[in-house]
Amino acid sequence: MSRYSAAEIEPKWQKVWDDAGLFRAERDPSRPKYYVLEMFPYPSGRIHIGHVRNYTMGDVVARYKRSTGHNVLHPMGFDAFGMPAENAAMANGGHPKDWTYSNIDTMVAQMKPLGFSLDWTRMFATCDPEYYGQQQALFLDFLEKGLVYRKNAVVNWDPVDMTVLANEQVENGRGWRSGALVERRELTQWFFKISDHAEDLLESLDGLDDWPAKVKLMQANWIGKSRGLQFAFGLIDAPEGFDRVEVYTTRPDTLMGASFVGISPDHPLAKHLEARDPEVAAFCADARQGGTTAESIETAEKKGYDTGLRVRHPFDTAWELPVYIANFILMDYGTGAIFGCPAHDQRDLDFCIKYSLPVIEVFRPEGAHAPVSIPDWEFDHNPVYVGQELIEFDGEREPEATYFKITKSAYVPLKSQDVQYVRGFAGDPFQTGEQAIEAAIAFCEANGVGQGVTRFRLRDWGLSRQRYWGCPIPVVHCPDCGVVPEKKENLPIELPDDVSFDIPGNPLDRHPTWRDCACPSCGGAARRETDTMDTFVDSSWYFARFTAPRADTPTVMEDAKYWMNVDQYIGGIEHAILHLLYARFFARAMHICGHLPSTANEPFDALFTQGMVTHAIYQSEGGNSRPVYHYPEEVELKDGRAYLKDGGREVTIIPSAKMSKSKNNVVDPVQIIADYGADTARWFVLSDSPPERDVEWTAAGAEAAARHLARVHRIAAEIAESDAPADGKEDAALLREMHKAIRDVTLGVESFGFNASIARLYAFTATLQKSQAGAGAKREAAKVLAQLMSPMTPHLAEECWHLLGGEGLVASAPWPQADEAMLVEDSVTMPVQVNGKRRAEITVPRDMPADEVEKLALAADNVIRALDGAQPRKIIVVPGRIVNVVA
RNA sequence: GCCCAGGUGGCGGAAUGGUAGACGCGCUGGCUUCAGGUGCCAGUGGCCGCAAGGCCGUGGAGGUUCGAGUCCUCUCCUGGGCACCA
Repeated sequence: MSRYSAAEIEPKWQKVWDDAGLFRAERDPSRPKYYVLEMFPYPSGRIHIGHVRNYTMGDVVARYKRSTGHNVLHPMGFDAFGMPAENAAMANGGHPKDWTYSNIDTMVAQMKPLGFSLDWTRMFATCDPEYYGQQQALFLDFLEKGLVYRKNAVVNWDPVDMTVLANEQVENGRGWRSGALVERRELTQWFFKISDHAEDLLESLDGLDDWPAKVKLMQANWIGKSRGLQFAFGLIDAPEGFDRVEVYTTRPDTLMGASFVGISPDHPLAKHLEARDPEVAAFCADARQGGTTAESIETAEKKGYDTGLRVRHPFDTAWELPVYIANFILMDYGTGAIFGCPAHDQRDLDFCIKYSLPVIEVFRPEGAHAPVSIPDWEFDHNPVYVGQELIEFDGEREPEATYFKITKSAYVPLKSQDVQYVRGFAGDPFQTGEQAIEAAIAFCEANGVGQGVTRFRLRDWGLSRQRYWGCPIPVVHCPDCGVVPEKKENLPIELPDDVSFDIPGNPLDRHPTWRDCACPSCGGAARRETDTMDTFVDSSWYFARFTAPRADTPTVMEDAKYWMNVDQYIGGIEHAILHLLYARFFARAMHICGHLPSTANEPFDALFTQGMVTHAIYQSEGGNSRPVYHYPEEVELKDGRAYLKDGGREVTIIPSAKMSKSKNNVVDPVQIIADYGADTARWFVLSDSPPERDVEWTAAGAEAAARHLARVHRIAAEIAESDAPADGKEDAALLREMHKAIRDVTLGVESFGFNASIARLYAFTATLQKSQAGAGAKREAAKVLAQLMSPMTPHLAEECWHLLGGEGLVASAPWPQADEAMLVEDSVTMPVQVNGKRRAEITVPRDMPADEVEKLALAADNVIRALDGAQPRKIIVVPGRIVNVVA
């Protein structure tokens, strides 16, 4: 009898599948299609165990769907543009292209031994000119339909390297290479008009029933719909053209609590003043320091500059408010100007305390009284009211009265909470924030003070990147015609190969000839755009390209109609917002341009976000009290503790940690395949934890998986050689268990409960092994076991199927069906409870009437003892499940 | 601060309101083996008990129910995400 050798059988069956062209997807309208896709990898150079888990889940779905008669599309590609390739070129010389393609070769070579049922003939990398040329065609179509436009936007600028930095290249406000203080600088850049689709992108989330609620919530928060009031303050002694300052507020109900108007340093009025006043210019320059991330703006100290200008309050022309330029106001959001209501906004309160501005209460908790003590500072207009502090007085004056006083924190209740308006101007004095906001908008509109506006947090998607290794933006700058789209017949605009990375900056900018071209409009000398596209563009439509990967148009409608949508998309939660939102936008935009059917506007029918593969860290104290991280091979585990093999010193175990090279806790799929085989790796990453949760890789677990697969192989081989005679009773019992296993494993696979399916397969294997059934029944059960395992461990399943004389390949055999009639047991074992505590068990015929079950239950020895003579008051019989005797 | 998850044996984790701990790891004992490993058999939540059996047990406190890990209220802890967004 041959022993289980993954190293022998895995390549053997891979070749058989390959030769049969089993996984090649062809359009076939006579069969239902199924498109399963895993988020494609960045070609970093090595596959990661997380990739193995991701692609194994997809492969289980793909193989299962294939066996249920679906025409399956399961492609793979590479997200191949991006900064790491340029960084590698800068660090080690060489060319991003060579680095990328060589990494792709390595990774494909690492992935193939895993036996995924991928259609490799459809593979592409986004840096293939055939792909990005079609992306350029899409860009031109988007341009024609008004889905792309140019405007100024702020970037991180490194003044020493003279280059633009990505947010991740800014460390503590300094450029990562030069260490120079990063500046915010305005450049003219290209933008996708994703904000036009904000409402649709938000509302359509409701229809995505098979997406995780968490992802939908994150997207909804990101899109950030808000309802508010836009109105104008009249500016006193305004500079020419600035007699009105438009502001947007989501809290118009707090208008009577306004104490200042704030404008962004990038607001036109600020720029106007900046040009005339060096002091303003200095402040604005300072405010623009630091990175562009939300985080860096957030952590900066709130600063304001009093312009000396004043505006009139719209409800009271005698009431004047100062105008400040403030560093925490973003030009990109709303109108770039706000009014501050310090009593009910913490930022505004901080600002007002710093600049000694009045704090005016608008509402207070229901039933609260005015403060007893006058606050520390008073102001000339209106009663001032500060801070939030509820004080319970138990003194004589007013028993049980609650007083309300503001100190350092603003009073910001939930908008759904009832409050008492003391300076409201619309609606009931007692109402929720939501009601007050609507009433305030209605009041303002009726009185000609602004109008209700719906706004979105979602900003347009800036796609220009000032770097080399990306898809060139196919436009030309002509001195006579301006910005001119390139002609489609000139696509792809290919990246030049003769570039170097020894000098910082974009090599396209300094290339001697690449920039030179003829204007597509007038034919005169012109220059190419040297910006390339954000790599999120590349990944926003690859799923559509997979339906016709070699076409000379971005998609082919016939193929797109047949294969779209992606029935099951699988990837990491880290892409919950940007990638998925951009892809949803792209699907809409591609439909507008005729590249996708409208049915593909939501391109991913079902989304699954899988957890990480983690691994313990073995840590000990080194010199300078700095931790030392030990490789798993260096430690020995004993009784749940870890000791160094060298010297025996105990080390600390940090369980379930994210794998990280610097912590020496990375497991390498290539090594695991070499040690145990692909099936073991596949089996292990699916077992133990539910797919959406993290799973911890342990050597013991991997060995257990390998042992189990060897056991299955041995059992199959034994059964194949057995000639035990049939045994009616044992055969029937085994086949009943087999049908139960079919039912349970199938349910697990269909509901992404792979760990549950695997637990069930362990149990069924044990049943099969112990069964005394005849050879015929055992052979049938073993073949079914092979089939049920085939999505997870396809090579072993194929080998067992072959040993057992299965017809053809298990990979193309139809999925076994559970026979309902076989699932019904003749008798059932029911626990008997007395007053909710389990006291006995009775075995009764399945269809025994309840009153007879009652009699049997009451007759059980342990029940009689537990009752101790007491009369049962009530007996509850749940047929087939449980009996509860209430005494 | 806000929004999500999640707290169950030594560990990873199972449980449509119906026998808590499936399955795996680890551990214990036995058989196999020259030995180790593999393989096979049995056991394994805690406490009491020779046993039969009993008591306790799903972060904590209440509640609903014949019956609660599961539903409700409050609370504690952990992990993740988001945020000068007007």
